[in-house]
Amino acid sequence: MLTEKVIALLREHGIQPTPQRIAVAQGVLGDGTHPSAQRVWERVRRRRPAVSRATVYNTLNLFAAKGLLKVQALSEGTVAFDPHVAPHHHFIDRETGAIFDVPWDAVQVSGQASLAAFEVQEYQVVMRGRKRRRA
Amino acid sequence: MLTEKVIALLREHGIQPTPQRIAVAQGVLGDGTHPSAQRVWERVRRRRPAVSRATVYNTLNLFAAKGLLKVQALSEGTVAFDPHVAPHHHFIDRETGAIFDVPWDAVQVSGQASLAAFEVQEYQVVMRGRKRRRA
DNA sequence: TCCGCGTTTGGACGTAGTCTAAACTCGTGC
DNA sequence: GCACGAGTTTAGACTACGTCCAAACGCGGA
Ligand SMILES: [Mn+2]
Ligand SMILES: [Mn+2]
Ligand SMILES: [Zn+2]
Ligand SMILES: [Zn+2]
Repeated sequence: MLTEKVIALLREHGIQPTPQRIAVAQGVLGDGTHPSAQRVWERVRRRRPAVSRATVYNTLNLFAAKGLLKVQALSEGTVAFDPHVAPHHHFIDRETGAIFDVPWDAVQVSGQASLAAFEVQEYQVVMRGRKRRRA
Repeated sequence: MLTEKVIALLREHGIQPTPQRIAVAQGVLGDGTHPSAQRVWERVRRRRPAVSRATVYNTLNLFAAKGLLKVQALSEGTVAFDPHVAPHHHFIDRETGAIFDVPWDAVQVSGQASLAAFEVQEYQVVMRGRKRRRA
């Protein structure tokens, strides 16, 4: 993503643009693979080797708090950062652990609104299985 | 759960019953709160203070491998052990982090079978929101 | 009773993530 | 332009969760 665009996007979300934050944004916002903080750090360091681990964690959490990212707790041991913040579902490949987006309209859910004990504010279907190799 | 019953259950699942494993079983199998390993350890220690942390982890993982428990990755930072191994859905209270079971039939899902790219072997609906205080 | 193998144990280790305090930087006001 | 202060970044310490290891243990079968 173009640096000027990133700066505008950060400002729109009330985030002061710094070189580090711009680098993190460019490293994570286009990434549909639901990367971990570690993975984002590795990518950011390629361009700006001085960026610290703490800054990457701080920045990812800030982005999540400001609505630029959504934190997904789908696998054990690590947190996935998801630049796709609109509601959608997820499919997880059992063999590889890879997380894939499933469009909101691809799956229909009903009944969640009529649960007596719970006020459901958000929901998603989490699927696990095997990704088909493309033909 | 009665000790004799627990021993029989472990044998049925191909697990050699030991005092430690019996204690872990009694600590986790009746617990519907999706406890962490740490929490199970604390409960087990009350009755048998000599049981080590390693044994609790080993045993919980063994139980999961043998189908007595299911591992649920629903919250950040920790793994939930679920003695309810039949398919069901989950509701997570945003404030407290508490995880509640939602019966399989309370929610309906459709469309997951017709995803071209994925062979869905298992799925559940994960809901987040606020638990209603009972009237 | 003795033996051997499966189990248990404490502690070391690995890893994900947070915290801290000092240094730095950037925007603002003079 | 310059000084200032709030906000940001940094390295490294620290915490928490989980696994690994090698030695000790103990149960079940000969
Ligand atoms: Mn946004
Ligand atoms: Mn079973
Ligand atoms: Zn996603
Ligand atoms: Zn459950």
